[in-house]
Amino acid sequence: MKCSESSAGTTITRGRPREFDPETALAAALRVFWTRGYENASLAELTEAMGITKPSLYACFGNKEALFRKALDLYERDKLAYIGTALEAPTARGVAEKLLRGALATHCGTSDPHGCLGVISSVACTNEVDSIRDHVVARRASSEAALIERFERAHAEGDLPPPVDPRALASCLTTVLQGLSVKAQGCACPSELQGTVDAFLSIWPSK
Amino acid sequence: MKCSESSAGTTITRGRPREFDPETALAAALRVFWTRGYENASLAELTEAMGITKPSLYACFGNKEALFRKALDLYERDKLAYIGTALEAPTARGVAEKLLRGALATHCGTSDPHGCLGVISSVACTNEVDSIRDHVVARRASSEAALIERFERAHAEGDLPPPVDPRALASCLTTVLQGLSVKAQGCACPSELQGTVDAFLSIWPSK
DNA sequence: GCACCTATATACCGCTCGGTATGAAATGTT
DNA sequence: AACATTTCATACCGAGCGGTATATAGGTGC
Repeated sequence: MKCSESSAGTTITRGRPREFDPETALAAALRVFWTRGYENASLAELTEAMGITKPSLYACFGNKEALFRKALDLYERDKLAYIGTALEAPTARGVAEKLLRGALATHCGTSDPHGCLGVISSVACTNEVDSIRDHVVARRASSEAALIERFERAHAEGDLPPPVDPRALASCLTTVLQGLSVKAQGCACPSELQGTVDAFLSIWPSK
Repeated sequence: MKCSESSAGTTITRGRPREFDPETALAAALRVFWTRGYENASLAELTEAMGITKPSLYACFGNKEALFRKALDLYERDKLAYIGTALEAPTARGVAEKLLRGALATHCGTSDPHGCLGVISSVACTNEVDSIRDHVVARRASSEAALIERFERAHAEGDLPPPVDPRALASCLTTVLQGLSVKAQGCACPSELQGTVDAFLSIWPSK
């Protein structure tokens, strides 16, 4: 019944038991969406990667869009956890540095696909009416809002030089983060992006 | 006769004359690719926007991929002309400013689609073997190489503070430019991006 | 007028897409 | 053993994709 439990307790099982683990299947689906984008990820690719058939996918996850949203949840929970901890850094500079280093590790690593799932999905989904795109853009906006709030606090605490608009500075940082995603997806050279991040941090306003 | 002449002289015409202007048709195709990306732009959309039929398209432009490459040529010639002039600015800061302002005008304007065609195409084309993606990424690399060269010259001229690596600084700038493309495509608020660009220029190293 | 050449319009091709109908297999319940 | 319930495997659906075959229309050269 709709993907059922992932939490501890074993649910009452009636009828033929499921032969796959929804969590690992979802993780496999995430990888496909991450490498191919929402629209380019076909059901054939997804089901093959997940090791299940189409009817199983639909019975467990609803449809392609619902599957994507669940994969996006998993992505934010597992892969973007560094954002939450970065925002807790004591200084604005520390926040920026943790965000940049975290993005580098997450989007340029060796084990996961390159680039940011959110950027890939929002840029690639260009349908006139596209709830996927709106969904992703909305999540990004709320994430940026948290960063703005953090920088406004830093501004109030005298942690940022007064002439700088904290809102614009936050936007500047997220712009770099999204640009890094584009670059990570294009060239597979993490060392170069390391230098890029270092350069950006070297011009970042301190105190 | 493969799209034939666009230059002045009227070519020798034998057989039924073409009923459309290849240049304006190509401009229409460019708009479609720009708003939808290469893969999402269907032949139905393209032919409707161009005002021609599929056989006419294939006779004049070859196929979808060839059409895209010609549209990309037109794009770089008409829409990215600001890059060439920006590189001629007397200072590194001037180069950066002209690139950022030019990108803002081009990718956030009211008359053209938002975002950068190159970014949209490279991010959205995720096929295992994708010559479109490689093509776009290669063009971007050559463009970035020119910027690096320009900044190395600026560095030699003492136009950049010595501790900064001109290569990394160039990469930093192009990262922001690509990030701006992502943002321009997502939110339709040029005023906010204006502030973003201002913020970036305010932290840009001077002398 | 006629042959020749090229662009047009229409209909079609094989293929893949997201999604589903159907029947068999595997469990718990009685 | 018989049934209810749920999952699995296969085959299938209509629609849209990029691309093309065919026949007709519209010109020039003779």
